[in-house]
Amino acid sequence: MKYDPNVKQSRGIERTQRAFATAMFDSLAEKPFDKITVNALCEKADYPRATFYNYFDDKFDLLNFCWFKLGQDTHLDVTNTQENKLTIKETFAQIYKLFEDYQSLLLSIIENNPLDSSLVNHFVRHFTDVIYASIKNSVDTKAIHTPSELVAQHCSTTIIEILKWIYLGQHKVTLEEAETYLTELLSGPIHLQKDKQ
Amino acid sequence: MKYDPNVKQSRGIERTQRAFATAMFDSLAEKPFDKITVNALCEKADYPRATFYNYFDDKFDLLNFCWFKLGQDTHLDVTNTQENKLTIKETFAQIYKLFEDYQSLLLSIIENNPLDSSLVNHFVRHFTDVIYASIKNSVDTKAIHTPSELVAQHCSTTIIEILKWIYLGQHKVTLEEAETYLTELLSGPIHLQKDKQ
DNA sequence: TCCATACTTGGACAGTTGTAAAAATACAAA
DNA sequence: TTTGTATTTTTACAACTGTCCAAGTATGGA
Repeated sequence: MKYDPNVKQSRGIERTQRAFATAMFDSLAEKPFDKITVNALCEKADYPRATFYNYFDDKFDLLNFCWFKLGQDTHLDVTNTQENKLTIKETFAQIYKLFEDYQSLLLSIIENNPLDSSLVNHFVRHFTDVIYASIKNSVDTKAIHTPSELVAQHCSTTIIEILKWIYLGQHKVTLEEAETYLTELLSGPIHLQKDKQ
Repeated sequence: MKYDPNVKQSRGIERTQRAFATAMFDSLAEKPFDKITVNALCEKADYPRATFYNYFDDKFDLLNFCWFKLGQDTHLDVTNTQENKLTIKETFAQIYKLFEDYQSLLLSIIENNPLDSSLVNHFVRHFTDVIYASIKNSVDTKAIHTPSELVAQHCSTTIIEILKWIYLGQHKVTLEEAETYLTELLSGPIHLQKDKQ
């Protein structure tokens, strides 16, 4: 990332970055990510190419910015400080809300970008990282052998997996039902042994 | 994919494809994936560019071929037919062996490609799909509400998550210990509620 | 051996990428 | 208003990408 999105930028810079982000979101609803060129983004945002490279390293860097803004706009607060700990369920609910808020955007993205595309992967990875940062100090591994980082990683990917299923796979369910999935997947019991037939 | 790797190719074609795969593996051990150009691969494999595009759509298509060959070479057999069902544990053991066999290759790849790079993601996605195909008919969801596809997806990502931790994150443990992780992560209990302090 | 067919190769092409260095512009302090 | 600084834009560049076509080369059957 060229510019840290956490530090407040001047109005002009903010506007320019927004213009590129909007161009990206619009483009994603129109065509697959790998058909989107930096040239086309500049065309749409009405800024010269050099300005694009002024703010972003490349298309992916702009994507990072886009996902970050998504979280910022929906007042996502998954920071995990000493004072402000979030449980896994609380984090889940927050991200659920984010996906809920942006479901039409997500839907239009999915139209042009298959679930196993590099774009969806990039998106998923971003929010997995966000969730990981949020819950990493909340996992309790006193009773088990698995390292806590691995458990935290597992919880993050599970949360994303469920939301991917619901919002990207288009199997809409209520938050309560989604929470049931989460409990079942994380607290078992899933049977590892299956009788051969 | 331009050529289906499942159907047996003529000797010459096989040799050419292998040459490109080898060039890719060698390059991955030398530099980050996004610094590897098709030109350089052709240089290394000593074939003209047109030949590359004869067999592969692009760099990523070659990667698919590489991962497939990895599975083929280690006699990975995770096909899941009616007659030949594999349990989750059996599948886990097979993929564990594959990672074990190629640990030096994986290590050299990790040197140049961070865990969150598009390369490692591509790799992970490939084997997640392989595992999913292997176990999708083995999951037992009679006692729970979560849809079986989601459970199967969850099991696949969990298996890969553990192997990623062990072989890409360099936390070497025995198969037995790895299986303990798998049981703990899939059959719980992971505590979702954590007392606030 | 010859021929037809399939595959491989070389060269050319338009479009894209990321970088660099000037030129133009905006901005803030004196 | 002027001046100095920072940012934005223009322009140019070398390299890469993916496609195309025509020429070359194998290969196997008759």
